[in-house]
Amino acid sequence: MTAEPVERLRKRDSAATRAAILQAARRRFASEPFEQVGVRDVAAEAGVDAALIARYFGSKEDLFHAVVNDCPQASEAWAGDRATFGRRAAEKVASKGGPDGAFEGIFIALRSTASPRASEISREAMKRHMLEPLAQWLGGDDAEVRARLLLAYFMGGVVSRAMAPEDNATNQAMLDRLAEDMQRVVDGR
Amino acid sequence: MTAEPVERLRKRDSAATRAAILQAARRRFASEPFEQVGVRDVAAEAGVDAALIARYFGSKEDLFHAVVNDCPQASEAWAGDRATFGRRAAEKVASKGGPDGAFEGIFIALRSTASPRASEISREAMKRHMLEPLAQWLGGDDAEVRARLLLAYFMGGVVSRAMAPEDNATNQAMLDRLAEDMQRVVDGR
DNA sequence: AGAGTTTGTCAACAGTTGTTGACTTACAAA
DNA sequence: TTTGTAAGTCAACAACTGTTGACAAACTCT
Repeated sequence: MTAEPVERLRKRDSAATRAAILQAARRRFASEPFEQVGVRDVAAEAGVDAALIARYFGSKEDLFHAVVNDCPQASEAWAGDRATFGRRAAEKVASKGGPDGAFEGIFIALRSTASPRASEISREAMKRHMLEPLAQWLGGDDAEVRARLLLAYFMGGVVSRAMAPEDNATNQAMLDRLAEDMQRVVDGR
Repeated sequence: MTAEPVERLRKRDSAATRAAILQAARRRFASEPFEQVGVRDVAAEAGVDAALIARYFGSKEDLFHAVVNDCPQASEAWAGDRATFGRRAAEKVASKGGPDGAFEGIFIALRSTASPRASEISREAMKRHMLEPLAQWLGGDDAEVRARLLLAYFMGGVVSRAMAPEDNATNQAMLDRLAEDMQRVVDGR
């Protein structure tokens, strides 16, 4: 058998490759800690050579920076009816934050807390793209405090979910109370 | 200078070295994800050769198992006045869970969520040594749900703290509300 | 068509990882 | 003192990490 030349999935397109890397990296960083994500894994998931990551983004740290600062519609995560925010957020927790993007930044921030370098980067992005818009959406005097609290409860729910993955009545009951408490924070009660 | 034979800190004492390894590993696993903790780091912190870890505990995974299942007084963490539980827990969150041991298990569970192998191990230990005793301490019908919720809020607070390490008024206000909500869960309101 | 630039490929680097096995030292029983 | 075993040391292993630079292929302009 002669070595047939590999037919490329994507035609030569730097923008598309860059985007593919970015998307794959986003998924990886959302499900594993920063240091645990290998550039080869990201490259494989993007269908791309590992060296291209260095070419397009510089270092792995720079890639992480690009990922957390590329959130097209992060502020749309909590958009919608104020009265149903608690329930909607709890459902996001229940679904373990599927592939739909806006809440993905929260998972990335959650995973990167252990790494000094990554948490420094994601902290600022989190502040700019999540906390501040959320606080503005909430409104009121202690909006900043309530935004922090909402995120804390959300992340706590996510971690608790990850630690008890079964779908039983206890889990559902906890999510209901979580929704209730988050709604109270939104309402400013 | 002649190479003076290294004078050992500890006399030959397998029990003591085992304990030293266990303690060092506990600290490491509480501050870094499972895969990120190196056996050489643990050994260095314990003042011990890395090969001894393999000898005494088998694999790194076995060491982790030994760590999370060796919690002498885990259930004393929430012992004390029921009426002040919320405030005491919030103070633990504020102090970023210092070296005092009982809450350390929570940090370990928090860090290990990303690793499939480690989270499986810590999940069961968490259940046996934290959730169930806490639920029993709480009492009442939905004790299990409230225990899960308390742990979720606690961990959420810890993560939120890690993401905004400054000690400012916003932080304190958030911890106050956290204490308030946790106390409500304890009181069963 | 030819030159020049962009895009992708490949192999190698130095460093780290968990784990193993052979080795020397220290201690206790005889 | 000799002997047997427990405790500790050391070097090496294969596999993996992020990053680099040389190279080949494909596209764009003249």
